[in-house]
Amino acid sequence: MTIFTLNIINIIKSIPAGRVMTYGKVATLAGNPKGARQVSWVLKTQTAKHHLPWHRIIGKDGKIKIKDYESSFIQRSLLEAEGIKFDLKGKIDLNTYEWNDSF
DNA sequence: CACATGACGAGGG
DNA sequence: ACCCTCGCCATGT
Repeated sequence: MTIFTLNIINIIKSIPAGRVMTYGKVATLAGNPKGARQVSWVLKTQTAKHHLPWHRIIGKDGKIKIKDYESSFIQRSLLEAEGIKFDLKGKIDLNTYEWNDSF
């Protein structure tokens, strides 16, 4: 576990309900603007152990990035349950929901 | 050390 | 807006 990875975990934990953050944003705040892929790795392998709000991480384009149909459906459901709206393209407005006030 | 993995992202056609 | 290529990073084998 590197400091970078630990930062990613803590940042994800800091995102409040009803707000989201992109992979790249998390990576940047964690110390490496180019480490977006590591964020996806953390979500995939560390969620269970650290109780991470995994559903609050989305792509830079405002869309859900999970390939697995079931999982992506669950993510959308969880976000909608927190009050987030999706447009007909399955995209959400980052200017409205992205969390920036941390760190 | 070489190679594969993953829920990325920017750039170009 | 969609598709493909390439660069990037920590891990696992």
